[in-house]
Amino acid sequence: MTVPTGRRERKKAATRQKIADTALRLFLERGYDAVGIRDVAAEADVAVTTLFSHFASKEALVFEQDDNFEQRLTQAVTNRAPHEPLVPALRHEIQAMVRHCTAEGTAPIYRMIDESRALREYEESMRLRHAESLATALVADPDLSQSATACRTIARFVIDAFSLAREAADPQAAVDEIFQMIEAAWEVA
Amino acid sequence: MTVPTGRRERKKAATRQKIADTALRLFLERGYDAVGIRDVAAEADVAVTTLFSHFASKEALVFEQDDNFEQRLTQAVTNRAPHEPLVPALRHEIQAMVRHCTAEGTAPIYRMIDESRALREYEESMRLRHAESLATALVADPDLSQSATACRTIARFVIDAFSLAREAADPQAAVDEIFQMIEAAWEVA
DNA sequence: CTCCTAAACAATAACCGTTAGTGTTACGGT
DNA sequence: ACCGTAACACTAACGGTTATTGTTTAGGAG
Repeated sequence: MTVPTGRRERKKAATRQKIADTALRLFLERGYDAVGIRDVAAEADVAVTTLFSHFASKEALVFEQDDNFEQRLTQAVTNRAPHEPLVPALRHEIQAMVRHCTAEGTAPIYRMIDESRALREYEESMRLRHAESLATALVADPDLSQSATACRTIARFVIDAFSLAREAADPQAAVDEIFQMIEAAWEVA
Repeated sequence: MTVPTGRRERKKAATRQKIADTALRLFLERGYDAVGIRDVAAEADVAVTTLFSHFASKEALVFEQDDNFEQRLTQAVTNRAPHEPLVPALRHEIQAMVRHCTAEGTAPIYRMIDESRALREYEESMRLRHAESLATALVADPDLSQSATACRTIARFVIDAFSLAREAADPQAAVDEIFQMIEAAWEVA
């Protein structure tokens, strides 16, 4: 039975990409709230229903690739060398993610996110999902002997670190400061 | 200039209360997502626009009184006796809040919240606001000599404690466990 | 090569939360 | 008794999202 490989997939991916590119362009040009779904669909030359078959919501158009943030965090846990301490590994990954958000090309996108209430809220509920999957990875790690509650707590704290650092004047320094606190919390758990 | 006191205010409060009561009743009867704003307005015998002049959104109908959660947290900071340690005071307040959510009368409401995605997200963004105002209170406290980043971080952690404890099997025990971690984090800051 | 299935896409219309625009009522201060 | 205004109503719309009902087209089977 049919593992579809070939032109079909390419066309689908192309349509998806065209929608995402068009949306991001319009959003940056005119502002997120000033652009309607019908505008995006028209400009990308697809039907509104097609757009929603590729993206679950208007906000999802903006966070197209950020799904791998989730993978990167869990991989920072699972791909860690034996006996490599957990918290520094997570700190390193969060540092990289913060750097990415403030980098040249990505900065305008995150400025736009900060300006729209809907996008800020969507991002925050994304982070909650990330925290949950990170918590799952922590609970599953045999090297760690902490309680499930402690694992979930640390996962939240790590996500908080990202969120708070992004708002701070000096994001890199904020990550270091917050992770000192996380380290202490982890050790008593 | 008019400090309006009297029948006008009473009527307004009555209308507001009637809307809130009707909404909560319908939500619990038929489920939050199955009840439309137009249903609530019709049943409460008010116009849709009137409903929205009392409540900012459909979700706000459910969290009618939870605004005082915000005050209770900041007051736990500001009304604390001189030299009374911060973290235990916050722990005590969070314990009380968790107990309230799992109490007899309130439990069905929180079950409903957990079942609706829209309500969960709304609650979480409420918590974010609470965290911010708690952070402001911490920064303003002259007894505390921590950095602004540390204050904001602890505020988030405290809100996380509430959120995580509510999901835990034994909420009271979870609060205690998480606050041990918060205590450690606070001390290194 | 042809035919069939299923996936991708389209067009229309609707649903639902929310808001703007435009009155109407009735309370409260003068 | 009168006026300003706060509370409320009604209609209609807007914008995100979904259901419905096709239509096209790629890819595998014969």
